[in-house]
Amino acid sequence: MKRTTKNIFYSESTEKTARFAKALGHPVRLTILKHLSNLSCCHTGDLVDILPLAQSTISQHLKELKDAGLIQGEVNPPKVKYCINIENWHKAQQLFDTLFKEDFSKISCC
Amino acid sequence: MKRTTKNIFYSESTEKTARFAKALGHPVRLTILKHLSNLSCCHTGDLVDILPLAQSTISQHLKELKDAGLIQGEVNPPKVKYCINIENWHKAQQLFDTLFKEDFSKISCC
DNA sequence: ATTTTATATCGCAAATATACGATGAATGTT
DNA sequence: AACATTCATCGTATATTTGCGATATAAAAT
Repeated sequence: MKRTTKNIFYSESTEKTARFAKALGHPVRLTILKHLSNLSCCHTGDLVDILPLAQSTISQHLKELKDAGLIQGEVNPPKVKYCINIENWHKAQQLFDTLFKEDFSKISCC
Repeated sequence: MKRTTKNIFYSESTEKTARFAKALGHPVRLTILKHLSNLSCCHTGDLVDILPLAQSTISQHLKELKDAGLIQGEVNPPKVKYCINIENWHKAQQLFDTLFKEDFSKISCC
């Protein structure tokens, strides 16, 4: 990325929606979230058993989900229990809801 | 990316959701979609006027939205009129709906 | 005190994404 | 025919993402 010419500013909701969408934009991370929904919670190790990826890779995906605010981890060394961050999950849900509620019914030109 | 060890396969819905989410995961593309929702349709030039980005950059973002299936373009040289691809838009809406409908109410561990 | 367990982080390589200017293509205008 | 308009695509530079193995960390088990 360059963005040398100008810094673009977007609305708060646009920024947030993009942030969430980006985090959701990888099948591994969706699989992790789906797994979390089945088990309520899980440890990194559970995911390592399921996904054919290195532990470090999965840890990285978890970090991204965490940074995006979609999950949270309860450290309990040497284990970490992950689960959905409900508050932000609902926020994301709401943002996508709004996005998809755009009224495209009037379109007839294409 | 390498993925040399194994090729991972995900469910159809996971793949599709990730595809849509990825396309939505950039503020410029969300802005384009928002603009399309306001005007029903628009030309590349309209977006160039609004966004402080080079025409080629915007064209590239439009291509990604088109490749993801979220928009469609009606070529009418030298102009191209873009609008939402309603069918896929609804499909995306449904996929995100399903994703966010995951029941996390039972969570109490974190 | 050493080893084991579970996880995060670092450093690297390859792939992909983002952005730009230049150029090409298609049509309309002069 | 030459030019203008509108847009896509190419080539390139840089940034970010994805993935891995190796290593670090922190507590429990031996």
